[in-house]
Amino acid sequence: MIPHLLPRGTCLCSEFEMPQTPFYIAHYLDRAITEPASRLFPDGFAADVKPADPRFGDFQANGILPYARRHRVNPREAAHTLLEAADESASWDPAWVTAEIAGPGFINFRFSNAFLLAWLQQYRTESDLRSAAVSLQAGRRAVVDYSAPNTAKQMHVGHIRSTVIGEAVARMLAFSGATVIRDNHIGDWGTQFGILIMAIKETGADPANLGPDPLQALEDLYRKGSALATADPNLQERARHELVLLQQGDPGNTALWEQIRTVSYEGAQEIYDLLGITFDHVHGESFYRDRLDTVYDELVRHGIAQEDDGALVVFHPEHPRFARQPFIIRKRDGASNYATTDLATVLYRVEELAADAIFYVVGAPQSDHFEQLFLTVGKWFEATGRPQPEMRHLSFGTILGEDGKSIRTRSGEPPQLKALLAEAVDRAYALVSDKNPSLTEPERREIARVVGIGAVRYADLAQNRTSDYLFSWERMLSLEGNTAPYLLYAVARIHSIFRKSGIAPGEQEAAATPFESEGEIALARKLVQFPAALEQSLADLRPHLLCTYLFELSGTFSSFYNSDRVIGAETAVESRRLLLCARTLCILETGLHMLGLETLERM
RNA sequence: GCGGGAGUAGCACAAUGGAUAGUGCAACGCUCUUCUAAAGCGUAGGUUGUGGGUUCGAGUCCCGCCUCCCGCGCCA
Repeated sequence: MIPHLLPRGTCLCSEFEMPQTPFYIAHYLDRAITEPASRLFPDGFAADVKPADPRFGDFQANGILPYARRHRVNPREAAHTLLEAADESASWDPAWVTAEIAGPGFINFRFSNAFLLAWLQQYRTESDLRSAAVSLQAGRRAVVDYSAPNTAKQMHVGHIRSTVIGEAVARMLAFSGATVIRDNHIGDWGTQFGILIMAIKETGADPANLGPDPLQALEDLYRKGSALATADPNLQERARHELVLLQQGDPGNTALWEQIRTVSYEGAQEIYDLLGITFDHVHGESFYRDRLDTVYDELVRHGIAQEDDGALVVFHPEHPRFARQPFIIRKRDGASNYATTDLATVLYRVEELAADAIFYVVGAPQSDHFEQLFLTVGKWFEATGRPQPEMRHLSFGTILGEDGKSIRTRSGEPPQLKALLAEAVDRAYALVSDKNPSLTEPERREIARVVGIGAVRYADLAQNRTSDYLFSWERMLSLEGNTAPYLLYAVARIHSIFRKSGIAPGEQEAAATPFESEGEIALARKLVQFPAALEQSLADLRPHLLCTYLFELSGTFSSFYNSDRVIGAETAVESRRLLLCARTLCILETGLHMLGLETLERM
């Protein structure tokens, strides 16, 4: 339930009746004009309320224009009629929000300074925001499938996007009320094991004793195996056979596979510890192997899959491309592949986890695979009478190096994630030591960790996930522009104000009067846009919209900070400015935490 | 060849079919005896690849063309 604005005439200052302001204000305004509109315009009126350019108002409703066109009426007149009816039914208190018609027929809503203050007095803490936000996705049960490294390989820069975006998406969903199941779907059942097992047997390596960097050793072994297989068709065949043996439960290969898995998990865990990420499931593809026969049987029985050239494949005759481009679910040699395990995984998630939504945070090059997967699941579950989960591929672009090509080290390999994160922390350490040498060594280390890791994560999140992005140390660690250091600096400065004043955030706000200065008003208006930004970001699960909002909020705060002195102002003024600082701090920290960043008290 | 994505200021990027296309770097000015100047303020910078179309309104939707990236039978 969205709480309602006070009806007109209610006393705003009663101690017993705290004024209630809606959290999702756009929803409130939408309903407030949709209700009278449903009487005036019986057929299909959508209010279309969205954040407005601050010059025009706080929110605007654009729905009149398409309506007027459809019904050949004058849009401004229709808007006028609508506003009169809304006014009649006291949809909003004019002391809090005013509406006016502008341009060809926009309805602009503008909040009063009293409203801004009331809103900010109501949503005071991260937990206030959280409890108010949950109405958006309450009851939804969503699996977020992300990170998904392969066993026997170091995580490299290519995994950062899935890991970082997936974590942010999971947090955003959870914040807005969904039950989130974080699932790290590790690639531990594929072709690479055939090659690896073959290589182990050929070279006589001991997977239980791989030296100081066992994961690196495995990766080298894999590379060696690949080279062997490429050079010698017999070994290629041998590798395939080892995989088939493994998938058939051969005890020797299973033991090797267990050892490889253990080494790989431990390696990946280092990264997750560094990023503060915990999964609910780290099942891996292998976990689903006892469901693969169900997949084959049911898809064949319902005529969805067919034999083709020795393999079991699914075609989608209605689709322009997948009518001929197969979805291979069983290879000619009888081995499963990731199409098979992905199908089995959907089955598990729907039957055992009762998921009603599954989000795959995987790179754009795999979009064909997911499109085929979703089509196949649709037919399969339709035929078997299972509930259809919402499935979405949250695809993302490639990370490019400064040369505009897919990022590589000098040796031609993608940079390792561990090394990349370490370099970020080192660079941040150099920066903080330079900018703030008075801090103690341990303080600078801690700041470097938060800023360095945060910079890498934020650089990734701040950009539209669907496009490729250019990796640049200089840019991501800059204190200028839409970067983690800039946002963290804003947070640190607010903490500094409270530290200097000896006041805790949230204290000494009682004397606050409505905002007056340009800086105060701009900041307050920006703060109340937080729910709308969250909602927009959630609509297509695009974290960069939340980033943009937080960056703009930081900028608005910095302007305010430079123009309006907080400490030492006259009591009522100081009080309301402290309130603004406390709320800015709260929303910035809430937002940054939602993106997976830690925040600092000084830097 | 077929299919997908992309092309916005010198550079990196925003912009849910809406109002005068924004932000940050870089450039040029200005502002620290005052809460962190790691900041703020200002100036300049655009035929949104290109040609058509739909619309009251197009960077956004449709069609053609150009350029780049990616995918397309047993890898994940």
